[in-house]
Amino acid sequence: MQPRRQHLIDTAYRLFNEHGYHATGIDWILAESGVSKATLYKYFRSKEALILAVLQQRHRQVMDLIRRFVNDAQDNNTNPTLAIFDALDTWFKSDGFFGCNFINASAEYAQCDDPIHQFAADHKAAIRQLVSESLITKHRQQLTLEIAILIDGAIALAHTSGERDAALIARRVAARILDQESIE
Amino acid sequence: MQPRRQHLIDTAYRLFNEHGYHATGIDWILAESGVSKATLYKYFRSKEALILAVLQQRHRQVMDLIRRFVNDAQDNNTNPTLAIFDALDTWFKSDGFFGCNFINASAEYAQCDDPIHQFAADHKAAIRQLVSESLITKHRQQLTLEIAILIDGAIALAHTSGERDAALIARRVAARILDQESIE
DNA sequence: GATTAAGTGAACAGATCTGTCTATGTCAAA
DNA sequence: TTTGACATAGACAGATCTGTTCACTTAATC
Repeated sequence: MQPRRQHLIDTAYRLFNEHGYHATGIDWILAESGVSKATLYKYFRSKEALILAVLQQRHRQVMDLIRRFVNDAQDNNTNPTLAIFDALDTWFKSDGFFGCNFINASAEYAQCDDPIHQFAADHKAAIRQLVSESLITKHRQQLTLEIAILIDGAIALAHTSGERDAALIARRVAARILDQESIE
Repeated sequence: MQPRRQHLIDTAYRLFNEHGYHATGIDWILAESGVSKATLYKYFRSKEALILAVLQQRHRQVMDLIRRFVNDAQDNNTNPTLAIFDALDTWFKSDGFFGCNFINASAEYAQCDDPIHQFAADHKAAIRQLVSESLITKHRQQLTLEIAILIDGAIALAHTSGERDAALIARRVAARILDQESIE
């Protein structure tokens, strides 16, 4: 539909991941994508708007991936909450893994009233909502936060220390606390 | 000894936390600290050198804080590994909490060969070493990674979502997995 | 063939960034 | 009082950044 707009988002996504948001200049994105500057500013009001578009696309991708794993687990009568960690495992072992875009964006745009920071916080809340819906137990509120900690911790360990099996390690912990919960 | 050098580090630390590393310009640090530009470049060869000095100071502070809690626990015959989460709790509830400086720095200086990224990775490895030493159980290697996930996850949840009790939530999970381990 | 929409390339403005340098001021010790 | 170390203010260079503008080209459609 808008091949250049999409191409800009994809190129920006890659460069933002590899070099950060501030360090990646507009001219760099243009050179890499082969699109002219006028075209970029036709589709995006500003660099911030481009960043938000990148994060929006990424948000949809992450939500779709997790939802797919959760739904498959529910169909197959396996634990849907643990399936979230299988989704993470798939993500960590894919080529384009550079940590969580939203945590990274929060770091660079640290002011809470910044639209980028706000969007990252909204994304994390949406993830927790998915976690909460996957839980088939009491103490949902408490368990949701515990699972959220395991998710973000696995991402951090995989990213900063290159521990590719971080999702499986976190999954094991999750399995234990879910087990304990169901016994009580 | 070098009050201006220290003042520069403290000012830069605060501004880097509040606005990120790229977004904080040298001139801003100078205006805020009241130090002249020539003095800054006398003590630090470049902005990168200033950033590394800030991270170095922060590394020492974090290590000292955790070590103090671990040692106190060992003296009082309480669990030293769980004491790490008490240290986190103190940190999260202090005024100057803006997430993990090292994770944030890794995000902005994403290239693995970047000295800043390297330093952040070394810091995380040192933390894991502290965790490993605190463990009084078998399966140390496996448990170390699980605890590391809980630590980084708690930091992320506290930072991005403002969940101030994140350390206590993570502590509860840690207590359960340590308990299970000692029973087996 | 003419019209229209979309894209290119390049110059440009204006701001900001890091880092250098000079001229000046201050203060303590010799 | 002189000297020297240390600090400041600020101009400056050179690069880079975002965003605007304009003349030209290409391609598809009527």
